[in-house]
Amino acid sequence: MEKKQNSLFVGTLAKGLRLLRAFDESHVSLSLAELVARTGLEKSAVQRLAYTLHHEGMLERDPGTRRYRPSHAWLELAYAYYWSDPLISRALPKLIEFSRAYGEIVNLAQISGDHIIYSLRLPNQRTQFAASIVGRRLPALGTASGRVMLSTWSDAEVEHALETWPVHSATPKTIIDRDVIALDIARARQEGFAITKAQMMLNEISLAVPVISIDGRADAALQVSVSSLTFDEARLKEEILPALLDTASGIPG
Amino acid sequence: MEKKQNSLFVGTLAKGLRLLRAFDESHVSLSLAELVARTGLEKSAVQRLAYTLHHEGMLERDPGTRRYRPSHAWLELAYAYYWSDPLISRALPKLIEFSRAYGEIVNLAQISGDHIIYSLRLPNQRTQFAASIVGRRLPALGTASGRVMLSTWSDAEVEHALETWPVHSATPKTIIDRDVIALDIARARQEGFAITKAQMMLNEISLAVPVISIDGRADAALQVSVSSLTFDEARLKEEILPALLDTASGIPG
DNA sequence: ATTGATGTATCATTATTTGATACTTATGAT
DNA sequence: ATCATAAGTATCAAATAATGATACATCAAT
Repeated sequence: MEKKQNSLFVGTLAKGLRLLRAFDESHVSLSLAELVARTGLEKSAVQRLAYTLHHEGMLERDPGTRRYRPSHAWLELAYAYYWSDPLISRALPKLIEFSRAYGEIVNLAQISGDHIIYSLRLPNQRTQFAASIVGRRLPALGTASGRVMLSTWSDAEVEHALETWPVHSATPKTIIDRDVIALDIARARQEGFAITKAQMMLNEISLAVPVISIDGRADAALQVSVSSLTFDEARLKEEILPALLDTASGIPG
Repeated sequence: MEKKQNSLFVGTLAKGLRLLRAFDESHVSLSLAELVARTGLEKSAVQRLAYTLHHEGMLERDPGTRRYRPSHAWLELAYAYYWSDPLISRALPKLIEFSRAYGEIVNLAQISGDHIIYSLRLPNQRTQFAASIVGRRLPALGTASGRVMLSTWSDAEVEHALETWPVHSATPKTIIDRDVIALDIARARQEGFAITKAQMMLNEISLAVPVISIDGRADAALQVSVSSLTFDEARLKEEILPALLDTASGIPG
């Protein structure tokens, strides 16, 4: 175990958090044994930590199968997050407005290390599940949002990102060539927006514009995703782009 | 400290969770001293636990003010929750459909102990912030959703709830008389829906219908909230109720 | 510049976590 | 049904890792 650190590090707490993090979209419930496997902790430790998390209301437990699941407390934490992030309350009304006017999926994405995370998502009827719920993380370089944000950063930062950030394959068409990504970021810097096609999903076109803060830098972006079956790039630029830029600049700095 | 329990209880982890829970809508960021005050833990303990939570990415920290804030990880947890709760994926498409058809706020509420928690919320333009974001908890007895759910439960359970569950005052008009609540639940049992006025907010009418599972019992409800300035009860029943019942029964059991 | 409050660092003490083991209960194959 | 194996539960001695007191540093306000 990587104990070390200075003496302020409380290993027991860190281990408990690993249990929470063991749950994701493909691990919606976990047995004790599975928790052991996924966390790499001792069986006894998992037993105690899971017991404690359950006792404290952080894990639900099926009495029949004895499997653990996330509890409602996980939503409460999200509630607290929303209040704590000032961008959320500034952006939400604008997103709602946009959503109702254009009927297309709009997201607020924020940079989170080398990933983006969707912190607000307004779906439409055709939206499938994964694109409807917040908290999803994607490699920043693979998304239009990540790229527009980068386009507002310094050359050094962009270079560093291009060299070190992950590029994950999700669809057959995913561009894994970092030179191509570099060009796309450069173009976004010129044009003020970024478009990706079928990067994370087939038949998907995503358009992103930066949410620029007072210092000219963007750590957030607005992204609209449409189906390539109903939209082509030209129509997207013509019909959606101006409104999206407008919405983004309407978010109080 | 309340050590208690058998030897499986890991106090350190429980203490760490108390730091997370210290954040809410009126405590969006906390200093070390405030964390000490809110958790009741020792300064040294808070120092170590906060350090660890920060180190593990569960708390953000402002380098200038040294205050702690919830991190993006809190949204990731919500993402995991959404996948883990089968009701969410079944209900979401129906809610989206309803929202776009009627343009009014729709919520999915679930029972969570003696509170309800909103697990899905589709806002409209006039929605204010608190009503737009998921994870909000309210005393079940004070809400239309809580009451319709109870109306599908056994007499014993309803009685127990009426005796022991909290009734919190939020607006001047809040009904704190448990007998009145009992009558409302009884009527909901007859009619299959519940309506509350200005229970949690002024000028608000809420209509809730149960989401009934195979065994006839509801642990969830759909709730529409409208402004009493634009809707009266009659119009709500006439225009919205049938569609809402339809939507609820359309959620796959 | 002084003061009080907040945050940081250190360390001896021991309470708490640890992890091995044994026991019990489920699961599934024959 | 029966047995075999895995999964979950319970217990406890050992010592690691959390504790909390204290001292130091830094900040904010007057």
